[in-house]
Amino acid sequence: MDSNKKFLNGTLNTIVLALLKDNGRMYGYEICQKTREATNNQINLTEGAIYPTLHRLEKEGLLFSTKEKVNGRVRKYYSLNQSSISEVNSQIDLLAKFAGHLRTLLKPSL
Amino acid sequence: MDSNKKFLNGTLNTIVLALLKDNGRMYGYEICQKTREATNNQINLTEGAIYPTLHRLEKEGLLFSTKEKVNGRVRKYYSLNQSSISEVNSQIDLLAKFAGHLRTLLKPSL
DNA sequence: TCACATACCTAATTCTGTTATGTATATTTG
DNA sequence: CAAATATACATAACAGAATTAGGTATGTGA
Repeated sequence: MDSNKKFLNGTLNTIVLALLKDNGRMYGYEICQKTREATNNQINLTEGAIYPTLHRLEKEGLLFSTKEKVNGRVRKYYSLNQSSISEVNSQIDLLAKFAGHLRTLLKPSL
Repeated sequence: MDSNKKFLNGTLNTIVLALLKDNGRMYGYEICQKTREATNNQINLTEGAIYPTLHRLEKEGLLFSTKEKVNGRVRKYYSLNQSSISEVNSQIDLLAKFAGHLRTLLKPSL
């Protein structure tokens, strides 16, 4: 129920990049919600983690943001910079490989 | 080559527990070597990470250690405490599930 | 009106891995 | 044989990232 927590460390960056690659355009709050839904609340992204991460990635030049008013509230949408697609892909591959190794180490019987 | 690094964070505890569950009895240096071999150097456990982790897990009561002299050098072997098997299993399951979710998030196409 | 959902943000703290050392013995190699 | 390398333990300073806990503001439903 309270689930992973500590596991998230280090992987959050790449999770965010992967989601944006896949969905084109998302805002912070949405990323938290979608991730919870997609993982049955087992990966519980918190806002305290997501916003600093988005800011960091934007600062690093991997993302750009645009503000938009929707239903009276401001949303800040993030997208991948075209120029960083290959960088993003390699990060995703790296983490995917890591996840594979993890599985091997945890369940060597499989 | 230099690989993951940051990904390791948070997962090291559980990796160690899983290896010990599987191999019964290992010493720190061995855990580093075996993990590198098993993952083609892609998960590069360092001694600066492994020893504090082993000490921590022993302190928490999940492990116990015995020293043994082999070929003139002292080795410190670690094993799981019987009493903590169920705890260890649930941690491993949790991380395995996390790895699964990670895969889903990263490669939604699969 | 009050609670809750939406939507953003940041600061203090904690945790844990990296990097860099240090000690010591055994083995390999030039 | 001396020097380098591998084995095997350990700790300390530092850095980075998530947790926890707070804050602001608007819209909606009871």
